[in-house]
Amino acid sequence: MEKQEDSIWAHCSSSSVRRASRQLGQLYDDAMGLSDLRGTQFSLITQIGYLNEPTQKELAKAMVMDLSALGHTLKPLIRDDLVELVPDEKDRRAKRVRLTPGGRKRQAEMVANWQEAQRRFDAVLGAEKSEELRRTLAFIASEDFAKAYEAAGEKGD
Amino acid sequence: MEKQEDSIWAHCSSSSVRRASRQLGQLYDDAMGLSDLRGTQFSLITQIGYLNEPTQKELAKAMVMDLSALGHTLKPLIRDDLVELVPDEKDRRAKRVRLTPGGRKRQAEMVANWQEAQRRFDAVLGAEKSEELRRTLAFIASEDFAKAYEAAGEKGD
DNA sequence: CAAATATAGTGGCATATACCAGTAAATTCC
DNA sequence: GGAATTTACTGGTATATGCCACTATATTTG
Repeated sequence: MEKQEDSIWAHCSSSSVRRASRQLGQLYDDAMGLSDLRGTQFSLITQIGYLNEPTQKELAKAMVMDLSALGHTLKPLIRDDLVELVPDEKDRRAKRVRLTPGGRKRQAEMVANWQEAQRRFDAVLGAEKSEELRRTLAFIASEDFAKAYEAAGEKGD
Repeated sequence: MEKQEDSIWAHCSSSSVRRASRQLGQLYDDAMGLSDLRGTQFSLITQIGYLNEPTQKELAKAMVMDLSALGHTLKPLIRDDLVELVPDEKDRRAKRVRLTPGGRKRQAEMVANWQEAQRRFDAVLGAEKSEELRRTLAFIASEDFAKAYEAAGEKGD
């Protein structure tokens, strides 16, 4: 038993992803420089800018994030006037997430910082491996993966 | 510019890792079953069991985690009597982290749950790719990676 | 040895993220 | 069309995680 559990920590994919996530969180946050914008926040407003005024639901899905978690994460951005919520015209339950002019500006300003961080990352890991890693991670984050994972449990479990 | 930022979200390694991390967090947490132990907590107590009564500092390093973050993360586990802190004999600043008998028991009980989650993960991604992914992520989480990343900025930045 | 510095933790504060229990609005089903 | 159900979001609570300031202890230096 001692022998067996001996390497769980190294064989756990979830753990591995989390460790890497913490490391990269540090590195990319640092790259954001003096700006008080965190890496996650840059990522979020970039996604908001990419989707066209998504509802919170749509944005949460794109971010592979829980809806309520997204709501909480948006709060500081709304408070700092980078993002605003506008009620949807047709569905009065839904609220669309939109960048304010200030938010758009901030996002644009930080692109260079992100690029530098990403450049370094690619330099260290190699462009090929970097690209492949992103592909693999995107698959893991996909609904297809979640479905297949569930299906893999249909039998024994 | 619209064209350029168009795919930042997909080309950001940090973002990719985070999305995958959220997805796996969900999946592995579910696997923990009715137990109120989260995936991260299982991961943590497993690491504690693997290292021999590490100091918080040592444990934080192994987990690629901030020392104070670790301290906070340990609190619920201490409260629930799965873990205890014992002052180091020689260095009175240091506190060693130790599993309680109950903690050891809980960890052992959850190994099967973890294995099932990991089995499914490997089944979906393929054992090869799974193994390679963990290797890559372990590298990213390593100090060598952080050093190389810093070094990659020595020039232009 | 005493002063300066470095190290290990603690506590406070802020963001990140999830679950659950509402609430309100839309959709489905007699 | 009105009741039952589903959907989109909000707010509360809890863990996850980081930074900073501070305390206590160790180590280094003059």
